[in-house]
Amino acid sequence: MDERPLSALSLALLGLISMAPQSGYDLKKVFETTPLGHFSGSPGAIYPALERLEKDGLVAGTLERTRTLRPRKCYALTEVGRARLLDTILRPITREDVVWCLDELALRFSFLGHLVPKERSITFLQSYQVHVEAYAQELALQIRGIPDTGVPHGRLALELGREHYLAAARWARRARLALGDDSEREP
Amino acid sequence: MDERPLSALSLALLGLISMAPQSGYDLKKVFETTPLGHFSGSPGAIYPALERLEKDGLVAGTLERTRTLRPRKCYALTEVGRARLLDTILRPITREDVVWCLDELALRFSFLGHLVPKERSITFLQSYQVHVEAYAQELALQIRGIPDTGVPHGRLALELGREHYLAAARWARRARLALGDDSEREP
DNA sequence: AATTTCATGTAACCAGTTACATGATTCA
DNA sequence: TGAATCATGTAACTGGTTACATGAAATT
Repeated sequence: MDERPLSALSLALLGLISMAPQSGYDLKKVFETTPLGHFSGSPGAIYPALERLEKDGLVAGTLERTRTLRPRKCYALTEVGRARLLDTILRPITREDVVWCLDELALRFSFLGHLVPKERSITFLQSYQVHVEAYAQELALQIRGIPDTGVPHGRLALELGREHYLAAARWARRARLALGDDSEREP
Repeated sequence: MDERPLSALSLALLGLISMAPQSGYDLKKVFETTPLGHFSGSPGAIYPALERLEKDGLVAGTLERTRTLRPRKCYALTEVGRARLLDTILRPITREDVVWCLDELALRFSFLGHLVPKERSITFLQSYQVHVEAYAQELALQIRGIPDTGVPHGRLALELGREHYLAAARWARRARLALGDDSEREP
């Protein structure tokens, strides 16, 4: 019902659940042992987030081991949840995504694989590459505009940002090839 | 008095004020027009943050244009503030910094220039490079450990992360050279 | 005269954080 | 027997978010 946007953590939870139904504890372990933990995995974040997802109908929890004191609650994706997940992941990439939530784009990509056919992943990467290159260009202009005082640190920091985006663009090209994209190898 | 750690926003504010005393509005404009805005700059964040900094004695605000309805409050760094800023920026780089707050490290670097002599910036970059390379190596091991299912997206996402850190390492080497570091050009 | 800019802030909200609590089960 | 692990959660707090409000001064 509620159309509040998914936080990065909620998106990660939803994506993981879409791969296999699991409990909060299972999810917590994933966050603790993989770089997905970048989107944080304290119990005080995960359990409330799961409750929100359930309240919004994106996820359905079924109790196992009832009648014990510590039953396990296994969450599975609902149809609404799957639709919402796809919608969030496949939503057109914007400049804002690239500037503010680059890592969320990586998160979105990593769940694409088992949700949509390969061609769709490739178009995602194409769009990703275009936007990332465009922003690198923006940064290049900003860098050029900095006057040359004796202290280069500010400019250097900006250059680090630019390198970051350039690396992302190179990665996107390679990832496209890895997925079998054979359109124009030298764009 | 209070030794709560500085948030990224507070650090950015403190750093900017260390470059020149300025008002909340001035600071807001900087966030709006430069990539520093990455650390967010809504008035609802800046003004309370400035109040906290003042309450903690890191910054001192002096009212200008009193007797008008909208006086301007110009913040300057105190001695305590300068000490705290240096302490925060020069604190040894840890693996946690690299994993969780890589962009804060860039922020710290960008303020180094006008606070410490060049040699200190170079040792900062050396440490940065070492830690960043180490984590890239960690990621490489994780990547190697992923079994080859038919869906390469997860592995590719990890590789993006690794590329990110490798780019940071390359940048650090170049930045060192730009600052005149002539120790071992091929580490 | 109307709009933009200067300049500061508040209020309601939200999603995180740390730290703690509970207690069964499995393993050394 | 004692420790680690399974498994779920709560409570107090924090630092952000958006959106709104105010009103003078400068610009068009």
